[in-house]
Amino acid sequence: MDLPLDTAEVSRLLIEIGQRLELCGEIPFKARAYYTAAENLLAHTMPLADLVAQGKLREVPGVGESLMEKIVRLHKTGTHPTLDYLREQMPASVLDMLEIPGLGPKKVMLLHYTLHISSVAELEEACKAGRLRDCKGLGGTLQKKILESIEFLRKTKGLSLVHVADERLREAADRLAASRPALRRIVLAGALRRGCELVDGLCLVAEAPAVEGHVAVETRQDVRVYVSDAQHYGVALLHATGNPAHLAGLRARAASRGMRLTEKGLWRGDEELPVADEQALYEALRLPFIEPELREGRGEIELAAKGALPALLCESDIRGILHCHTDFSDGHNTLAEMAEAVRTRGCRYFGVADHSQSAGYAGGLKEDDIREQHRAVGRLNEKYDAAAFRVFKGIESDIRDTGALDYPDALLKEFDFIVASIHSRLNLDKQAQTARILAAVANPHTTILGHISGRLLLQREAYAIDTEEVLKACAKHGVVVEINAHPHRLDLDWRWHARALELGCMLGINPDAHAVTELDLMRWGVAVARKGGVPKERVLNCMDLSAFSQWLAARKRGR
DNA sequence: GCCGTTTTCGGCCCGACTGTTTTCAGTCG
Repeated sequence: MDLPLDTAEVSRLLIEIGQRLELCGEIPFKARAYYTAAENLLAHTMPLADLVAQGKLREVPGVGESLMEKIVRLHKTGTHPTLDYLREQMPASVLDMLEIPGLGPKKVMLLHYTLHISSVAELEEACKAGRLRDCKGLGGTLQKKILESIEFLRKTKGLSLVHVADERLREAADRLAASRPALRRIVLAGALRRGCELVDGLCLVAEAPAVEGHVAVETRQDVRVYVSDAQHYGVALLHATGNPAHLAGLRARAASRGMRLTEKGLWRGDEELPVADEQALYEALRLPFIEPELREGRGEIELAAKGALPALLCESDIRGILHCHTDFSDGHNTLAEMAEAVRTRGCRYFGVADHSQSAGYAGGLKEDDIREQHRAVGRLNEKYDAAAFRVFKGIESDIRDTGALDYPDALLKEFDFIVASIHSRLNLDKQAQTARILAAVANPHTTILGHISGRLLLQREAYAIDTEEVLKACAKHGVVVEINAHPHRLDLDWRWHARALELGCMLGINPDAHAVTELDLMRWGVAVARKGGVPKERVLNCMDLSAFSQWLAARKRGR
């Protein structure tokens, strides 16, 4: 670990201290102070190094004298006596058990101190042997649930969320560039380049002046690095990007045209064809360039051969950002800060959508809060040139288990748009959950259906719904289907995008940002939308300001 | 451990669900 530690690294250590405190029986509030500080550091726009250098740490909410001292020491030295002491109390493998849903600090303590279980592997063994029932407070149902969760963890082992993979690969690319100045064209490849929602292998490609055997594969820590000479760069990048099914399709196409494609190059008989980049390679196969996001072996080669590849949107097509939270509910920044940050990112409109009243845990807005926020939006809009930038009044309204939105109609009318989302009762059966969402979609006040499946990548499976029926209903009622861009969600899943388009749905890419820094998560939503073959014409927030205003107005008239 | 005072202590997001209880603690969103 390189010193000094950055914001993300120190935040991780603060969370570790918090978890260890809880597992040592400390009061939960003390642990929460560490979690809050970690969260606020991450949400802060200023990097930790600057906060420390300028003595501004105390200005971060939740950082007092004691935490300031710990953060500075962690930043500078990579550890702290408190952390060292806590680490002596129990092995890190005990903390892994906290990852299992249903296991909090209290139950993990019980498992560790009473049943002497110190790791997920030991826990699995104990569950299979039925040993949890020996312990008062634990039972057979929990045992079954734990085994299911361990299976889920096993299935997702080795996968990373995109923003995590991106950060690690960028750091690896920087280290590579610094250690070998002769390298050129260093590119992040693999599943990350394909815009996948989860990344399996970390992979880089680079060009070197000369490489023995033309392409060499090196492994540096957990990153595979393909190094090729200039003549083989296209083939190296293609193979490092994948996926295997796409590559198999290309090899078959090469074979059908009297060529041979391998990891080492492209041949016609004994003659090797130069492929300095991917463009040249696809050209040699008489194909238009296939964007990396489409390379999944799902018929893209056939589409390319027919000249029927979809025109993909790109980040610069985004004109506005909707579904963001502010400090009116559980966001970290003010309405004005969020709006201004959206504007400085080149967008023309911002739609606030804080949590609604039934999301008490997230500080959901009561009627008075809504009135206050609407006045604030009004004042803000007076400040901006109406033709250049506008703030729209939205809300992320919880869908109750009845399918109703959680404000009366008279109040719902006051909003410019409404994102309807499920945050509770995730375990209804498929029929009931589908009926619940269908009711919300049929509600004339609903503008956008938020994170349709409720999945949390690497954490929680989607709830049971009939996606086809829900998409049909969205198309019928003109409800926009959200592509939630947050790396934990990326929901609607890209595998459904083509079907949603086919059914006539409009899509919307929303960051679900809880801080200014999270506005940049939009890129991951764009990546999966590209992967799903979504054109900009079908994305709500690719509309320019006037078209969007008119669309909202028409939608409101239709209520 | 932080924070805001009813300002140096006392409260800290809070309601619902779940499982293991037999009236509630732990966990989650």
